[in-house]
Amino acid sequence: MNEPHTRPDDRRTALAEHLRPELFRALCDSNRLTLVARLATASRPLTVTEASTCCGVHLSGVSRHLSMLRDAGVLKATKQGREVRYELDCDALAGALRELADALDACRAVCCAQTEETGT
Amino acid sequence: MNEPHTRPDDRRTALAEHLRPELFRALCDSNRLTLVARLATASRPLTVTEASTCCGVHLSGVSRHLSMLRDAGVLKATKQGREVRYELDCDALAGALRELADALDACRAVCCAQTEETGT
DNA sequence: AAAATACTTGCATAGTTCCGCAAACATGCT
DNA sequence: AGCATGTTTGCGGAACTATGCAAGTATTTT
Repeated sequence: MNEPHTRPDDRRTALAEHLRPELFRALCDSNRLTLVARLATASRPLTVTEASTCCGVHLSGVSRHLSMLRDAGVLKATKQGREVRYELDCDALAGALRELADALDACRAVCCAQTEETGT
Repeated sequence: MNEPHTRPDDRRTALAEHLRPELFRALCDSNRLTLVARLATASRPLTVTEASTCCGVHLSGVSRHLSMLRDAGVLKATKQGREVRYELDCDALAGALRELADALDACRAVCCAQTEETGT
């Protein structure tokens, strides 16, 4: 059931795959979080102009925020004519968060199973 | 089974409680993530000096990084004599991540259940 | 008490981020 | 083609962040 042969370095590498800085970078700004919350509770994809009404930031700034969130995999964008509709990529985001939580728990499980680690 | 009476604003407020900027702020720096990975794979709490060996940052910077992660609820600190031992607060971090994932899914579930939302 | 050890904090600096504005770009309409 | 609409991008400035160094605090050792 457990895998006592994984070394600390291996586990750290496995965890590091889930600790993507650009995901947290995208989510570390409160205006971007407001946009995420807005899109999460919208019943359909929103245009940049629509999304921009939820935070007191100039449209150009909102455009930058949204594309940053898209690049981080948080949002999906679809171009329809001259509009761009953004929606939350719920599977990707919730999935990434759960995978990270699982990876953290897995580290603990292994750490508790084995006795000690020699210093780095 | 479902709760069709929750309004978008309410759901957004509920989600916003889990979208804590300071958590993501703490996790958005790659050196801090390296420290988190190091602590996650350690079999016991590490001192500031021990932790500082995993990233090429001056001890004083590591001290600041660790206390920032502690303030965000990612790490737990215990003072033992003149040493401070930091360990990952796995329950808190993994729990926060899963709660956020659940809150995101809950938004989607409600959004899909009801037909449309009037513009903000 | 003095010295050593572990950590924290003040300060200056270099780099980064966020922002609004204006211009550019892309698409649709007449 | 010309104009309107929606979005993106270049630019400069203000604010913020990470960092190393040096000085400071707290605790243990001698």
